[in-house]
Amino acid sequence: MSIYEGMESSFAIIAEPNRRAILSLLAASEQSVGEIERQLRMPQTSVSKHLRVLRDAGFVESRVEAQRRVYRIRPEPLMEVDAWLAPFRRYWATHVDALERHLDRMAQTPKKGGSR
Amino acid sequence: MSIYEGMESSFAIIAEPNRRAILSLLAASEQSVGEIERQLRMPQTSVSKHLRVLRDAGFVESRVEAQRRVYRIRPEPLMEVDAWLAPFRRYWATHVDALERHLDRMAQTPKKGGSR
DNA sequence: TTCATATATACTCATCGATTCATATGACCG
DNA sequence: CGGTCATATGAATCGATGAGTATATATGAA
Repeated sequence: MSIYEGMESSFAIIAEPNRRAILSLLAASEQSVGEIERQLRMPQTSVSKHLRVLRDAGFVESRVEAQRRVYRIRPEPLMEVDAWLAPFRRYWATHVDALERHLDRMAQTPKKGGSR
Repeated sequence: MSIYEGMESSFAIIAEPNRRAILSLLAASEQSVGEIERQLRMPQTSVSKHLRVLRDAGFVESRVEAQRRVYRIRPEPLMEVDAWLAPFRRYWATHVDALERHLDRMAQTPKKGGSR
């Protein structure tokens, strides 16, 4: 195990649903820990821990305001994800509405499918 | 424990580096299992299992060609990821070159950083 | 100073998923 | 048919991590 351990990829960070929820909240506007806690109905300790991960990975930064810490988005890691997607975009450049159909299907399909 | 368990999100699927590597390979052109195995220098059993996960999640589909199975990209799940990114794009619509600087820095930074 | 609020961290536990090893299936080839 | 190539699957292992509980730190208020 290298000393550089814990260098999580941006993809691993956003694999966690609660972290994506936090990021989506912050996408709208900056929020304090307590505000996130209430809006997502998530234990404070959990919010703090996820924010810590997000901060270490550069997804957010915080500002101290009295006892509150206000968190806001930092764009770079998500830009990295966006950049990774580039080579695949040609696949849906053509049929634009395939996503809607996909999301509808995903809404409730059991699992374990065959290839085709 | 819901019966629907194991329904991995697209984000969890691409959190795995080897799976991203496989997808990137397939983005260029369809490939057989053996071709992936050789190009990525990855054990066959590992390739097969990742492909299984990718297939179940709808990222790829396979075609049988004699003893080979040729895999190719299916775009829908990645479109979903792309769609999730939409609300964040306004953050980098402005400063376009921030990503390059970020990637350069990421190239070798230890870890555990403070907020700012 | 004492109390309340806001946030962070340490520790433990349980779960989950990637890898490895062994084996199974199926197609082609002599 | 027997053998070998290509791929898939099952079981055991092992490390990572998310959640919960308890507690620590810091700010503000009375």
